[in-house]
Amino acid sequence: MHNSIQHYPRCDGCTFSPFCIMTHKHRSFAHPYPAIVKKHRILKRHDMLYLAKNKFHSLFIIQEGIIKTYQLDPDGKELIRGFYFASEAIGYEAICTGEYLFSAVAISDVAVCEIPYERVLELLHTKPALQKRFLHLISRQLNIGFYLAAEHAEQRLASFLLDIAARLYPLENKLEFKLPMSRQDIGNYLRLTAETVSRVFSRFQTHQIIIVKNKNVCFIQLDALKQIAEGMKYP
Amino acid sequence: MHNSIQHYPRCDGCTFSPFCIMTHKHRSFAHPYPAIVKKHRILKRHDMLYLAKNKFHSLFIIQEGIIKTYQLDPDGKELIRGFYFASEAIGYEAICTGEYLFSAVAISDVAVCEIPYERVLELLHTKPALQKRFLHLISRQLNIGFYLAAEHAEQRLASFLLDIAARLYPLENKLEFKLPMSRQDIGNYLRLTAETVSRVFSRFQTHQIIIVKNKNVCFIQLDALKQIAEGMKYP
DNA sequence: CGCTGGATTGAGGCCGATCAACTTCAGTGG
DNA sequence: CCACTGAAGTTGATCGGCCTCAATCCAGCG
Repeated sequence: MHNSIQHYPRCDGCTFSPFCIMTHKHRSFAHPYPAIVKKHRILKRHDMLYLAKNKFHSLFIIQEGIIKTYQLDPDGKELIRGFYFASEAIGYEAICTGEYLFSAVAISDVAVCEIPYERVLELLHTKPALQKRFLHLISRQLNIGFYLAAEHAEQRLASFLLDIAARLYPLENKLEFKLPMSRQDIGNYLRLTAETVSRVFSRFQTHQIIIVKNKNVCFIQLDALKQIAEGMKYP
Repeated sequence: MHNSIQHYPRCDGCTFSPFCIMTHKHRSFAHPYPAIVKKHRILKRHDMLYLAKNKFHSLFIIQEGIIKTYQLDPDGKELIRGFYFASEAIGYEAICTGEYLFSAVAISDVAVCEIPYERVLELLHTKPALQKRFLHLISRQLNIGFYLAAEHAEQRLASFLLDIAARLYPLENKLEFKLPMSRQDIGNYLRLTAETVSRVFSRFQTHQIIIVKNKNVCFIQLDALKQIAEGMKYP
């Protein structure tokens, strides 16, 4: 199965790697810190990571795959609060209320690390460097999705595509990638209907700014896309 | 001047009060912690607290008055990112990037405490309880303004009014209060025009849900307002 | 092959933006 | 006290972008 999870993924970039039980396993010498990562979990597409109103106990780091968080509005419509990619962390919003505010579900096969919040707290005040990185991680969440406020559908979708591409491949600057979510999910995130998302895709393609074929996207005029995201009108 | 700042405001609720130089001054005995609050600043209406792209060095706690943060879109239109009231903290979003992302300006006379971030970090890992409260404060920021995503102007404005009322008077449940910002500011925050804000106010008043007289607002049917905020249609 | 859910495309309607006229308010100076 | 002035707020008419509803197309799959 081309989508299957690697059970020993690279964890080099992870803030918590030095404290991870998986890292410990692969070391021959005794490790100075106790492990704080409780366990690794494997989710299949559509499996829930947690439910809104569940008691908050852990943060999660995504090793591989994609998670979406959402809530249901009174009409039963799904409001997507965020997409989370490999290497990103999820669950911060629950720190202040003590319960998860949204539901989190896998939209591909996923591997996550669970990190009990109490143990994070214990650890933080003994390791200043870790504390600093942790605060960076939370602060970053404050800036994700700022473009949802943009006025026009074109702006929001252009920003979304640039955002997704950058987060799917944090190191490379890829111009071609596969959208991991449906038009409906994109619409629910950007507060647009699936029809509008589809129409804007078509319009971008007509103007030769991108090529869209099913879930495959290719940036043709990257600069034009960036200008649209910034609020410029069409040439 | 009825709007003038008290120079020795109550600081009881402040997370950093035990470490505050003002608190120190008013104690006759030696204090066990070094002061981390650099200085108190007084701003007049329209004074800037900081500018977007300024180097990040401090967080600010608002003692009195109201701050708005905003950025300018390419057309020069002001996008308001948030309003901040007494007892709230501001500047977190800059932790991850190292520079302030927005500009912050006083929309009334304001008194703030400046807290150098480096000293916060030093302090946090020696005081676990403070660390916990600090993380709560940041996490809370993740949830502020979620209602901006609401579909209809009525929903957004109803939610906004409830939000404002609760934050202006954190302890009491006041049904009557004075809006501290203009219709234009409300619109720039909710992504509506000032005209639409005005029209929705009128509509609410016609339906006897609130009474609006200039900047004075009085909730008549609080439940109806809450239902509108939740996305219910008019009766 | 047909089935099924997602994606696309079209026609029509509604909400909020725009533009403009008018009113009200706050501040100033005579 | 009033007159003046500029900013803020209200109200109306029109326009345009996105939603709704519906039909069709397409990919993946047994």
